Amino acid sequence: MSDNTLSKSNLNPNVSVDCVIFGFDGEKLKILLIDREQVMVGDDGEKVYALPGNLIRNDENLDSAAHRVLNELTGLHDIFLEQFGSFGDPDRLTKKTDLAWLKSIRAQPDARVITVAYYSLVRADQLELHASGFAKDALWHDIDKLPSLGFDHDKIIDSALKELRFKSKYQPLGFELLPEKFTLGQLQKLYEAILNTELDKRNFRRKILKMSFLVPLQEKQIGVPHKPARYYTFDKDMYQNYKSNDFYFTL
Amino acid sequence: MSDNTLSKSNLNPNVSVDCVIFGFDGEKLKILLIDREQVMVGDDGEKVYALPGNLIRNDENLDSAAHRVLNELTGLHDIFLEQFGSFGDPDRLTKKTDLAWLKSIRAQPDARVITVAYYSLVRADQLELHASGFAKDALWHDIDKLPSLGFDHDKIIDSALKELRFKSKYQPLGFELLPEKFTLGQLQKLYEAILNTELDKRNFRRKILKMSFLVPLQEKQIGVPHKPARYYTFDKDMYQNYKSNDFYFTL
DNA sequence: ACAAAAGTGTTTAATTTACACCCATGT
DNA sequence: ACATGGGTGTAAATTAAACACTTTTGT
Repeated sequence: MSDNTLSKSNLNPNVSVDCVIFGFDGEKLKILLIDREQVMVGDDGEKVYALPGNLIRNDENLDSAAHRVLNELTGLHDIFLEQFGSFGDPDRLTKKTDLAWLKSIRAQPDARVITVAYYSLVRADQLELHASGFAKDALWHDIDKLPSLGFDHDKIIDSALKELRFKSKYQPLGFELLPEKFTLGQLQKLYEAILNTELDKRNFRRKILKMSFLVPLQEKQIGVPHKPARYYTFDKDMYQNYKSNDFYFTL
Repeated sequence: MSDNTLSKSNLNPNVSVDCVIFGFDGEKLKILLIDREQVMVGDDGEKVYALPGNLIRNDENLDSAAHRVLNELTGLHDIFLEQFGSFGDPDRLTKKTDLAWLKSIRAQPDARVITVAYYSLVRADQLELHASGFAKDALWHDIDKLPSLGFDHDKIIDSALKELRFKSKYQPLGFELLPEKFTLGQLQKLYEAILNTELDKRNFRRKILKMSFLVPLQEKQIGVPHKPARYYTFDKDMYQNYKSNDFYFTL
């Protein structure tokens, strides 16, 4: 904060991070995109959005850079971020509109930049977003109707989605990412949104509850116009244990 | 080749690639390491090895860089390489012996370098190695008795090994990587070496043969002092098909 | 009373596991 | 003849899949 101007010179011109933040609102899977400072309009006149991302600093590691950049652009903090790939085609920053924008914000707008990509999954409806930096706005977009995207961000999102689907089938993903307490119905909806399929309620419950890190709470939903569901939470220690062992599961 | 001197100036000072080449000799899992030009000796007097890796060029993408660098240092070519992670701690190049070595080969030895890591799995006993560039030698090392390593290469190898084990359980990995024809016994030994376990022969065969991309050849082993095994090959098209569908398998 | 999601078991099919002997070849 | 790894089947246990009704609450 205090060395904000100083830090500018400390940016590495060749390495950036980009964050694919998946959001779940209880129903659908979304992605967090930023709207950049100047009006970015593509060849076809459409607005062009981007993933939150920026150059790394020379004195921070990649994970820290991802957290910092995400926070600077969207206000999100303290979320789980996982690196899933790096993208470095020499021409990934060469779209006309992207170049024009880079000229307005970067010391070396023509530099070759490779980007290290991270993803996360959060509650889209419970986190406050505060766009700042060069982000004019930070908004959730439906995953099945994404707008035009700058750079190679469509490719990065494709890749993140593949990773999310793959991991969610073979690891109990989505637990670092859930609110502290949740119902099994919410959990099932989450998996259905990720995998884009419907799951059998009874089979889902049986399988998911076999994982010993899911612990039932006494607390139940209140004020819902149907039988109130029990809340669950998950035991981080048990979960770590589970993760370190080999296992897979099928939903 | 012809623009070798010219290309030097074209190197990006901040981004490198490193290759973790797993080798299988029919028995054990190995890793390919290079021995660098000057004698590299750690604090304890031990020789210090490194993964084949170097800076990328500004005009090539990351995959090409990995193939090029691997070829320049070890002579390997036309192998399957998969990106599995990027490593970028600010202090990853700050060991004394590493710094000394970097000063002898790099224009900007103190530059922050993040590295994009790739892995592969090849036949350790059938490929010719030709060390060149700053590699004095390129040698296979047993995976369970690795020597001292420069930089953060021990961390990179750990990570690669985890990835290899994970992927090999959930995807039919190790097929791009095998010789054109192989016996099921060899395939089983490969999986046993990767997973570091013993597998039941009959169960292994049943499961692996259910994968339609494994095709039996008429050809059999000759000159072996036991019943000659049938050779198999794998159908790349079927395999792609298989990979694009969701699936997992347990050995 | 009704709408809406929670919660709960059983049967059948498919998959996984454990396990032992004969075969073809070179020496 | 013997040593070596190749090749094969089956029974029992486990896991996955399909499927429908009762419960609790708010309106």
